[in-house]
Amino acid sequence: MTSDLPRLLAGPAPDAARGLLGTLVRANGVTVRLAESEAYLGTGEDPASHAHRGPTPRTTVMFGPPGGLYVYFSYGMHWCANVVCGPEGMASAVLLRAGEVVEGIRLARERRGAAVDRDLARGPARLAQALGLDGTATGTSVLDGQGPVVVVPGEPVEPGQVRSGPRVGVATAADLPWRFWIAGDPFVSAYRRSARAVGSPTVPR
DNA sequence: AGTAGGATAATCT
DNA sequence: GATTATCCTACTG
Repeated sequence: MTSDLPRLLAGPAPDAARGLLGTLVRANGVTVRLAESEAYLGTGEDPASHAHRGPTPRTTVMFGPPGGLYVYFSYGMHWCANVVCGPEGMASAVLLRAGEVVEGIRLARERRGAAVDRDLARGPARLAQALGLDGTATGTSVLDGQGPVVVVPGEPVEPGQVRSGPRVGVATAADLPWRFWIAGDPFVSAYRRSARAVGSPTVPR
């Protein structure tokens, strides 16, 4: 169950991604109930993973112990937050994609500027911004209570309510069903697949 | 409601 | 020099 977070994060990324749904991610005065996540595996296992070609200065944290934060800068203006999982030495992580702000909503509104509440953390860069996260959080742990981010169990999600499918926006390995979300949850993001997705028909199905 | 294009910089080839 | 795990705005119907 989600009550044993260290054990969950030490396991395979897809399991961790699913298990993190419904948990509460608290950082810098804002708490988000996670509604959507994606799993990224390691070297040689997942072409869409930053760690696919082995460790680099940016991705060394992905090879570290589970529970570590990997926050990367993307598209020249956005930060996206991942929680490292799997055994130390193997790279894998869970991208925190979307959720509902359940605490500190005023602070989240200030950080996000003009946006309806539904969109405060609906998308990975929005979520990171709502939580006030940037690269300085990289390398801290969500398990030891020392870093800016703490993950605590929330109301459990019915296993039957969890859906999975292709990850959003990835340019390769667009068919692997490593995106997880809570069925019917309005705080799940609704973005399209990468325009550059290869190896798949342009229209799924 | 849905689509399209631009902004903008670290990282890797 | 190409690419990118995105978001926002503006446009069309």
